[in-house]
Amino acid sequence: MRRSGPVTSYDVARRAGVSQSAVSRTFSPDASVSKAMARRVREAAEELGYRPNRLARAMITGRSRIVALVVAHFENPFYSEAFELLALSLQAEGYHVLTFMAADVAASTDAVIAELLDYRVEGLITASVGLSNELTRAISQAAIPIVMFNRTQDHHDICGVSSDNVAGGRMVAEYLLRSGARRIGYIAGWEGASTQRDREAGFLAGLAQGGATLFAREVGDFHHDRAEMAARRMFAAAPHPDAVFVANDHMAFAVMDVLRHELGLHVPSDVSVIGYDDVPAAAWKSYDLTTVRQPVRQMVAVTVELLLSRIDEADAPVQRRVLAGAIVERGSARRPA
Amino acid sequence: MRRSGPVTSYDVARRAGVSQSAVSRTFSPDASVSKAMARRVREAAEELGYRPNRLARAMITGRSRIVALVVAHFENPFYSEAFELLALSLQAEGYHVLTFMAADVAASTDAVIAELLDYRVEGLITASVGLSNELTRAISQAAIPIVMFNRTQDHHDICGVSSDNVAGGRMVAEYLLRSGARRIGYIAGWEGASTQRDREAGFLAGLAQGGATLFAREVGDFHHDRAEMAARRMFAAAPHPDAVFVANDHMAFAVMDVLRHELGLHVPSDVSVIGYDDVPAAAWKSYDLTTVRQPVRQMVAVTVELLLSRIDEADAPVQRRVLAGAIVERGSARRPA
DNA sequence: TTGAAAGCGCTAACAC
DNA sequence: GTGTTAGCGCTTTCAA
Repeated sequence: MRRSGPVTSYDVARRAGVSQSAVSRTFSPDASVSKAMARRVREAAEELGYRPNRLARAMITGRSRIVALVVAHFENPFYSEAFELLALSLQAEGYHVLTFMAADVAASTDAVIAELLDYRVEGLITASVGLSNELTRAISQAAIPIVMFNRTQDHHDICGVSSDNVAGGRMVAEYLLRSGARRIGYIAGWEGASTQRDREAGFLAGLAQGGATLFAREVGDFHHDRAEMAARRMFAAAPHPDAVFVANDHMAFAVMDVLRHELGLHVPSDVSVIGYDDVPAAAWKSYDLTTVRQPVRQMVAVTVELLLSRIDEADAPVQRRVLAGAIVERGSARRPA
Repeated sequence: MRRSGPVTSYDVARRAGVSQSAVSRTFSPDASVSKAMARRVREAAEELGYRPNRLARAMITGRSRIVALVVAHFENPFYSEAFELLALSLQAEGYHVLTFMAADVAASTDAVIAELLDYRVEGLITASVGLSNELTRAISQAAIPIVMFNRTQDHHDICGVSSDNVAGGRMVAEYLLRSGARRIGYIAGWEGASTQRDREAGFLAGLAQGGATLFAREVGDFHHDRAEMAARRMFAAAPHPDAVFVANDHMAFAVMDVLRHELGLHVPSDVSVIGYDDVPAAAWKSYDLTTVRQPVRQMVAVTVELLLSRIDEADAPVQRRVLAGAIVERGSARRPA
């Protein structure tokens, strides 16, 4: 029905009997065209089914309206929710998300970032992955705005948004102590992650401050199956812990299942369990998990705000924003008197 | 440390003392350059930190190496897993995924698709959204390859990949009947979805074939909270169903929680529950959900295969591939003798 | 306000 | 095998 090949601004121009630049102006947000001209052009465009080519536009303006998102995986629903929210807000601002999956290892992240620069993305968000130092340099040299979501890095020239994991860990320690826990265990996430380190550091500090020490520790790598194994190891010997802080909700579910369904223990009467994130499933009655809420929506909003401000003006200040979290009391942990 | 602005092939050419086209050839997979030339160019490129601009390349070749993915949301982990797998396999093939979030309503999908065409994506995958007829036309007119993931459409000129939802529904009916269920309920998903319609159709056919009829039906819209409400309504009056087929796992969890924790019923002794999808959480001991497995990995593989084949040759056949699912027997439903 | 002309960074003929 | 040239579809001076 239509000649083959995409419709160009020239086709529209010819049909409308105007110059090609008139067409361009009509579709450029802030260019001046008379009302009459705009109408003629839009009509012709409509008839031909014309839409401006964003790639061509990007070549001129240097603005691709593409933001890259590097993420390791969606096993943890905290990240799939964040992703959805991120994509949605960016879309509302006229950007779109180009996704790059990276394994946990820094090497693969490096390769992925190199690729992503080829697309001339305007900004970069990383979630659940760390950046090598080399990469950090490469990126800041490429002068592409970047913000790390839910991670922090020693490099102070990179924006980051997270919740206060140290404070969160400390709150859990205090909560557990006040509830009368005596033998307290910790199931760690992947030790390369700043979230893991911060949560543990805060937790240990909180215990110390309360005059307590850690009774047991295992590593679950933020992974369901490994968390199960960690729980089995931790509860193999008697006496077992009477409370466990698990570095995120996703692992906490695995731990609870082991305690209840393999070991026949009761939560929270035998063992208190506290998680981190407050993913939707934490509120489900089967788990009813006491946890530390990360303010995802806020974190996403700040991430987008930071990224866009740095895209708009290259010398916008590098910020690391740390938002407050809070304990959500539910039924998986004994409550303080 | 470097002059501002991105490094172009001209910069590399100048530094290497060769022509710009030599640079282009060096970075084009199947172009002929002497070994010596390639080395010189690569060295210069390395020193300058040059990488070819994919946008510029796309303008010439018409190949952006971008595939658009339209998705409504990730509430259901089946989709976040599929997304991850899709992004991963596409990435392995040299493509990347540009994400477009669409609400369930067709109108918003339409707007989103218009936008996505502007990026000159090479292909389009839709997941968990339906397409209006207008849109379907617009897309096939734009001649952009599209495949619908986990959805089917009446239009026979669009590729689709799904599992056999009709057969799946039928299997559940037979399973329940053989297990001795007498009062069988169904909690439906969003009624605009082909998955919902097919599962229900198969289920009803299976019941009919076994000489049974539906005892109760409610709608949960594939949504956690609405599934809870559906379950409450369904079990408000006595006698209540002794078995429920829930249109997907995500809702089945909500239903089980209501049955056990609000109504004090036992699963499966009081009520058998069967879901659909076999998401990872279905295997968790708290739910231990009997369900119909959708072969996600296979579905993804076929989706990518279909899409790429249509990208490579415009007249590759339009296919609708329906993969087999299978019941995964776990503990949430009474087992047939 | 409008049109003509010059590129954005690259690939793809085309000569050499 | 290598360099030269002409665009890809658009935005953006620059004149008119």
